[in-house]
Amino acid sequence: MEITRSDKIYKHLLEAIVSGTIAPGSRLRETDLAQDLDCGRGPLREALQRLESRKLVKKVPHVGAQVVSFDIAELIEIYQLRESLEALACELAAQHMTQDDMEHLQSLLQRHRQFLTEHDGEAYIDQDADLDFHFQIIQCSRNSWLIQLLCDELYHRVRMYRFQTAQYRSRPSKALQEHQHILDALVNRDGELASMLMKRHISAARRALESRLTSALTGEKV
Amino acid sequence: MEITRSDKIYKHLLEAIVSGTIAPGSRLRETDLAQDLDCGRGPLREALQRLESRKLVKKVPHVGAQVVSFDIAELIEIYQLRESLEALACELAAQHMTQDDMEHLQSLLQRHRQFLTEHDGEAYIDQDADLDFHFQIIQCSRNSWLIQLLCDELYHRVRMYRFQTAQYRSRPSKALQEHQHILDALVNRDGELASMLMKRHISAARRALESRLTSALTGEKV
DNA sequence: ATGCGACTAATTGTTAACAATTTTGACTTG
DNA sequence: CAAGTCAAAATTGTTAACAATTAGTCGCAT
Repeated sequence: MEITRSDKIYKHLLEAIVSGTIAPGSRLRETDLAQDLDCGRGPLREALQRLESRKLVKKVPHVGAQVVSFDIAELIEIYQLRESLEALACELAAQHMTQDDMEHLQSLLQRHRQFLTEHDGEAYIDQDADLDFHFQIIQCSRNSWLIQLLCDELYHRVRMYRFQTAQYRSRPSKALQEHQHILDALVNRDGELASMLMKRHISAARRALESRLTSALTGEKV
Repeated sequence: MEITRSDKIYKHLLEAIVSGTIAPGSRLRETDLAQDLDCGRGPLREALQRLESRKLVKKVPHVGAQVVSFDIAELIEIYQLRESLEALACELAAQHMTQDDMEHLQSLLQRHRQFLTEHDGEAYIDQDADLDFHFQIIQCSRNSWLIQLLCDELYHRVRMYRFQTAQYRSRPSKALQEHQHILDALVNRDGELASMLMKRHISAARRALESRLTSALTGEKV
């Protein structure tokens, strides 16, 4: 249960924006929204400000707020950050991980493996699974700033992109393999290796985005 | 000139908190503060929320807001992030830097060098100089998320720490040397080297903090 | 004396009215 | 007919009153 009205509205709008229920580029008029959500403009403004700090909404003083429109170039910037930060997360996780953490991650991958063999080809769920795995490792870093940054500020933006482009990884089994290798390294407390593998794992996704960007620029059909 | 009242208050409180004019741990009562700053509680609450998102203020629903109190363990977390992120900034800067950027940085270091020979020992200004250098390189990365993260979210927290501990680097000439080496690598567009040097540069500061933390834990006099 | 509970005061959360600013559109003018 | 200007409408920024929640205090029973 949510404590404040502002909190409730924030979560509602967050989901609506990330999932695309509210289209990118939409203008958000305070009066209208407040009526729809059945609240005053005060809590709504606070929610909008929080969304702005997550870069899901852009506000211009005296003009208004609108949902950000999507931009692959910016997503590449985010992936550059993820490369560095999740590599760091791996190094720290290798140091701080408990036995419980390891077992939890192992069973997570086991479930993913099972799902893949049962529903061969259905990649949709796999995207959430992918994020779950990254999420858990980040938690193991025990660095609260790192955790907040990746899981709270960058995360939603990545999810938004996935909803909008419906761009799901072509070969989920490949990703699962890479995840398993990363976890193996972590279990051996080999932070250096885990970090390198994670960097490559994300780097591959980033390069895929970059090729999409250049082919878009040359007008080629994706 | 500021556009909105909320903006003005935010900047005012930001400086007051970072500089220590408002002591760490202080409770921030909305009614009192609003009267002092001659404004209503609405804009004040928006300013407090922005400060909270920068982790300079902690809010608890229905209880209130207070200035964060300082914690070396958390600062070490921030330095871990800086190590990764500023290394990344160097790699990107090596790619995107213009001739103008290089000249600007060279003249910046030239001024620092001159200041050091003229005011041998005065380390105070050098701290700002240090941050200036890092700041400029980050700008050259051309990654807007990276820039905002380092220059807007982490930066103030680092400044706050410096004000509060009055902990200035023992040998500014050493730092200047390291800065020059980083810049040399960047001028040669050797991103790998620049990145490594930057990582070491920050890592040294982080380790100094860590030894301070352990000696504090063992009750040793610093 | 101490622990529990209701009551009061203080403080934050919320709303609705008011002020300031921007945008829109009609009207004028070259 | 196009461009510029001014007024009105729409929208955001701000304030002040009201509601809800929490913290502190006093009294009471054990």
